[in-house]
Formats: sequence, structure tokens, C-alpha cells
Amino acid sequence: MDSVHIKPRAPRSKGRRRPPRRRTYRHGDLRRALLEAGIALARVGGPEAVVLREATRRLGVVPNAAYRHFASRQELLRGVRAAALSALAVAIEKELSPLAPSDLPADMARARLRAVGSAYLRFAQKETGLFRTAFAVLDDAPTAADPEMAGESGLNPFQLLGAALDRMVEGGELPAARRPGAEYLAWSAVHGLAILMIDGPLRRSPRAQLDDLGHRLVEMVEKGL
Amino acid sequence: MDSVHIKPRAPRSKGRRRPPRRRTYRHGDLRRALLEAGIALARVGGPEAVVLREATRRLGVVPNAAYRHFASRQELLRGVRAAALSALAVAIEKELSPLAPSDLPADMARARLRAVGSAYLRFAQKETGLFRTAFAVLDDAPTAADPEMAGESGLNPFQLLGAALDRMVEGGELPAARRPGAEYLAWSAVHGLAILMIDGPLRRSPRAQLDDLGHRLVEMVEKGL
DNA sequence: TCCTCTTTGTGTACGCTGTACACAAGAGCA
DNA sequence: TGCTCTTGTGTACAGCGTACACAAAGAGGA
Repeated sequence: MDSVHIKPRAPRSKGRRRPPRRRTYRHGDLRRALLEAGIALARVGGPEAVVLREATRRLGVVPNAAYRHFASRQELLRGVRAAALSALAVAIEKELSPLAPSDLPADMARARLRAVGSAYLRFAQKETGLFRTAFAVLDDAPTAADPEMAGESGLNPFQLLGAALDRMVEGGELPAARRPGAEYLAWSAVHGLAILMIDGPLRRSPRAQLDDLGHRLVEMVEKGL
Repeated sequence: MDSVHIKPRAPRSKGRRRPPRRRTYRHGDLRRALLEAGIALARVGGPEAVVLREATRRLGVVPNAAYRHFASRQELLRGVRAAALSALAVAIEKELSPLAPSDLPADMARARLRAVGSAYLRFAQKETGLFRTAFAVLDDAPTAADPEMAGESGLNPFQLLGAALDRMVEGGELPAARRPGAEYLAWSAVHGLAILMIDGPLRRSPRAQLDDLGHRLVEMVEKGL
């Protein structure tokens, strides 16, 4: 804090992360860079790991620089959260894409619903940090259909589930009368299991058992909806 | 921090909370008191509101005093979490108790399962802070059947659900082959809905709609299990 | 009663966080 | 060239968890 007051422009090897030593003074795209640093942090440690000072440190920028692009840490986290939701949407879309329209629309509809569920569960297991971040509880919630949270189809995870349910109705697999609100029921089940698996009593259960439970759960939803 | 250095034993009206000005030097039961302060904090603000310094402040004790009773904030939070789980168990038991053994054991079993589900959902809505705390993600997890987390019956919420499912099997309402792991499926659904209601898109939905969804969800579980 | 030991609360200090405010470097435009 | 707006810097503060040394007071024995 004092000593001989060496000029603070010294290499700063204490910072732990390579400060890229940009020479332009302006960073160029700090907003995006912060977002990406935040995502990297979230992947590893979930929402609470998205710490403003660490993100700026990784970019070799002073903490306050972040405030030119985000009003607060909360706001940065909101951005990271949107990215996490988008990643989840993409994961679901990927699982959905090989499901070409089958000749039996009913089978196809069921297969698609199942695909949404299992992609969701797999994402929760493989990208736990992002998953937790995607559902981190933020204050207020405008959260209305922000395209930032969507996948390549333009739909966010919730909407992808809704679309799958719509197909179930079209395929005659789900009575239209039961359709309203069905996404909440289906989502509840799958999301609940995801949580049970990543921090609940099912944490460290063997993979095989989890897969089995996943299948049974999706079955339960199909049957009970 | 400096000024005239008034004697620090002054009333300290800045503390915001009445410092009870105990004169015994020893508090007497600081551990319990901290736990209770922690619970009060959790009720209002969930797990992240359980802040060590605030708890000690409320008791008119210096922050470090807490370390004589809890190894860390995490450890205090663990205690609060156990209390929250216990409160949930009690809430479930309360809902269960008026259900006297009916002459139709099958009906009774279904009624009990339903009671567990609706008590769970109601608790999540009425005691959101405690609910969130009960399922806060803590590091490691010994978490094995600690009686601290149980209700008056000695069973924790998870075990209460298991017991309800056992009765379903006894009553012939659930094939025994489906029993293993069924608590995970049922719990997933109900817990997922609870989360959807307290911080998901169902937050601020009208009470009536939530109740309706709750019923439909429990139905879905019964039917699909 | 006095002495000693152990328990439990106190004082001080550190590093970390988010963030407010004034300032400076540089880009874009006149 | 000079002006202005944007964006990064410096300094500062309060709040957090927590480490370490110290002190007050019970508990137990002499």
C-alpha cells in the first residue's frame, strides 16, 4: 500500500491473469468482452462467480470501466443470463434438428417433446454453471421474449417447449383442452429433476440412474399431461 | 474513523438494531440466538441475506463472536437451512394431520400424496425466503438424514413424500414396480413448479391460476407415475 | 478464598467486493 | 486546429468474511 511507491504502471504480475497490455487506451469492444468474460466465469462457477472486478481484471481494465457498459453488476449478470438461456436454446435445437418430419406425425410430436426434455437435462449436467446462471434469480423481471435469450430459431427454451406441445396437439397426442398452461407442467417436471440432479440428493448419482430417471420422468409427463 | 475519537462504548445508534446491552459479557446462548437471527434474515431475504455480520449486529455482539459457534458463514447457513427444511416438514405434517385414516385406504393414500404436494407449494409461496434457503446450494453435502431438518414426526420433507408414496403402494394405487425412485419424479414436478412460481415466469401470476396449476400438476403426477 | 484453565466475547487488521466521483486520453467532427 | 463526447483511470468508501492476539468471566480444584 505504501513502501517506496513504485510506479504503478509496473507489470503487475500479481493480477493472476494476463493483462493484454492493450496500447490503444480504448478497448474497442469492451462491452462484448465483458460479457464473454462473464460467461466464462459463469460456466465455471455459476451466477455468483460472475464478479465484476474479476471480469475487468481478465481484460486488463480497471474495475470502473465496466460501468461505462453496464449500470451495475446485476446488469452484467442479466446479460450473461441471457447468453446462458440462448445456449440452452441452441442445445435444444441441436437435439431437435435431426428429427425430420416422420410419416407418423403423432410419433414425431412425441419424439420432439422427448428431445426437448432430454436436451434440457443434458445441458443441466454438462453446463451446470451456465444452467444455474440461466435460472438465477434476478430482481425485477421484464424478461419478456428478449431475442438475446433465444436460439437460432428465434425461440427461447420455454418457447421451444411450447412449440413441441403445440405439435402434440396437432398430432392428436394431447387434447386441445389440456394445452393451455401445459408448458408450465412439463417444464416444472423437467426443471425440478435437473435441479435435483445438479444440487439435490441426486448429485453424484451414477449417470445410468440419472438417465433412467430422466426417461421415466418424460414418460410421466407424457402420460400425465 | 478518526475525528475526536469519542469513546467507542457510546450508544452506537448507527447500528440500526437495538443492541440489547447485555451486561453479562457472556451471552448465554449465542449459538441458538445466531441461528434464530439467521432464520429471521433468511425469511426475509433468502439464503444470501444470511449475513454473519448482520446477525451478530442484531444480537449486539462483535462479528467475530460468531466464530466461537460456527466455523464460517457457510456453517451458520447450513444450520439455518436445516431449520428451514424442518419448518417445511412441519408445514407438510400439519396438512397431513387432519387426514384421519379413511375407510377407503386407496382414497386416503391419494389424499395424503396430494396433501404433501399442496403443502409444499403453499410453503414455497408463503415462506419464500425459507423455502429458497432450504434448497440453497451449499458446498459438499453430508446432508444425511439429519434430525435437525425433520418435522415432529422425525421425517424430513423428502421422507414424508416417500412415506406418502409407500401408502399409495399399500393402497394399490401405485404398482410396486414403479415405487423405486418415484419420490424423485414426484418431487421434481412439485419442486419445479414451486420454483416457477416464486422466481420463474409464474411469479406474480394470480393466485387462482397458480392454484389451478398446482392441482393439475399433482394430477399429472398421480396419473403419470 | 485464591489460583488456574478453558471458554467465549473483543479489537484490530486484511483482502475482497460493488460502486461513486472527479479526471484524462483519445476519437470524431467543426 | 480546436471542441465535445465517449470511454477508460485514480482514488475512495462502505460492507463483507475472516485471521490473530487479547481479555473477561465462568468452572474446577487448592
